[in-house]
Amino acid sequence: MARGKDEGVRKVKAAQTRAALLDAARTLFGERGYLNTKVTDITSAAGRATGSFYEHFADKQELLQALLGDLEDAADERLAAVEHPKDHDLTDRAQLREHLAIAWSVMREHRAIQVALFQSMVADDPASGRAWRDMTGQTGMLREHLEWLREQGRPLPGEPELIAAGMGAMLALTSYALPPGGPYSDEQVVDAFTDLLLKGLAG
Amino acid sequence: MARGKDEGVRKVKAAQTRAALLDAARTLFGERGYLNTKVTDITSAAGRATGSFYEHFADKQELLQALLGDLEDAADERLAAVEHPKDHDLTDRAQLREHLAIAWSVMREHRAIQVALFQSMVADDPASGRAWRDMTGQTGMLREHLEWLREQGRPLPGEPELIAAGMGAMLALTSYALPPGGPYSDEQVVDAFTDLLLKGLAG
DNA sequence: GTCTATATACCGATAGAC
DNA sequence: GTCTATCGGTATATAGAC
Repeated sequence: MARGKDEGVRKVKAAQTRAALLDAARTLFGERGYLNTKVTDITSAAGRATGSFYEHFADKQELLQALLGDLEDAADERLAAVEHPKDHDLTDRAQLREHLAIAWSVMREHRAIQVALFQSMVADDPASGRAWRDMTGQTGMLREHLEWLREQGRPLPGEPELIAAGMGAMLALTSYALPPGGPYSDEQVVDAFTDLLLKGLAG
Repeated sequence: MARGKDEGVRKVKAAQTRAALLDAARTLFGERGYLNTKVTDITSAAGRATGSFYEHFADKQELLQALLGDLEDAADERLAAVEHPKDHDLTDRAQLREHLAIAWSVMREHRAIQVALFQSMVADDPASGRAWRDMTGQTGMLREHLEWLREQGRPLPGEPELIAAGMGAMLALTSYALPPGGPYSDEQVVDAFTDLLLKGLAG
């Protein structure tokens, strides 16, 4: 069955190329960002030819979608490792801190992807509404927890969707802007935002 | 003095062209964003030739700097209209709300410029550190108020610079993402963020 | 599937006439 | 100062050989 074997070999090689492209893209996105990374940068870093890229991805955006899958998998894995019922009480310091810590560490450990997604989102036509859609989508779980709190009769500062988006904005933009190895440790950031969001400035 | 008169006329025409370019750019930045607006888009919208652009600005970035001046003037004007000593007490609801309301309304009234600045910041090389520099710079006043609070022995959630940047991130990214005429009114946003930042989720 | 080579398109920026 | 015309550089995507 030489034919079957050849097909298998070809498949493996293709998978290797695809993986090499994803890996190179991830490194470059982290170094110079998504917008400043050209398709030819990715292929040459991966040791492949330009034309090969389009055998695996329609364009740079589609490659980013594949990387996004990795990010979501990582987040799901982290969330699965802890209890996360809908009735999490975000007014409990430990529970709020855990949420923020998970979100923050996922963003930091996959900073290249987060940077790329952020740049891709902001580069889009602002009138398209994509930014708001992305933000509310990514903070959906937070919103559910807040809605649960509201159903318990607890007073909230505002609409759950808006509060969740605001919290997400704080984390995401701070993570984007704060240089790795910068002046603040991960613990400092998570603790500061936990206390700010838990009790506010007057707490 | 025909010569002097000619020079005066030329000066006026030049100022008109410059103003037309700035005006067209502002409109286009609001409609399709900074990154998707080309220099030729600006000149044709202003009814001028491509070459004229470079008589007034070295490039698109320099034009944006000129627009930034307008934004800062607007912010200074708004701040001058109210009392704003360094010892503002941000743990007082009315004072915190006023700060947030001014920041929010300036961003919304000059949304085109804010969008452009945001896109310009995010499009830069993430490793350049510009994003963090911009954010700490734009929240410098907030940081000073927080430092004053700390000197009074009031407990803060974390380092003033970090807290100020986090608050600024929440406002800036929410303003960027939230579509004009969207689901939330300006009052709703300001009230929600005021209460969230003042007393937090547990307040 | 991967490669080399290239078509295509676009944009920033400038030269030179008026 | 403003215009028309254009050069030069660059990025995307494809064609065709292997």
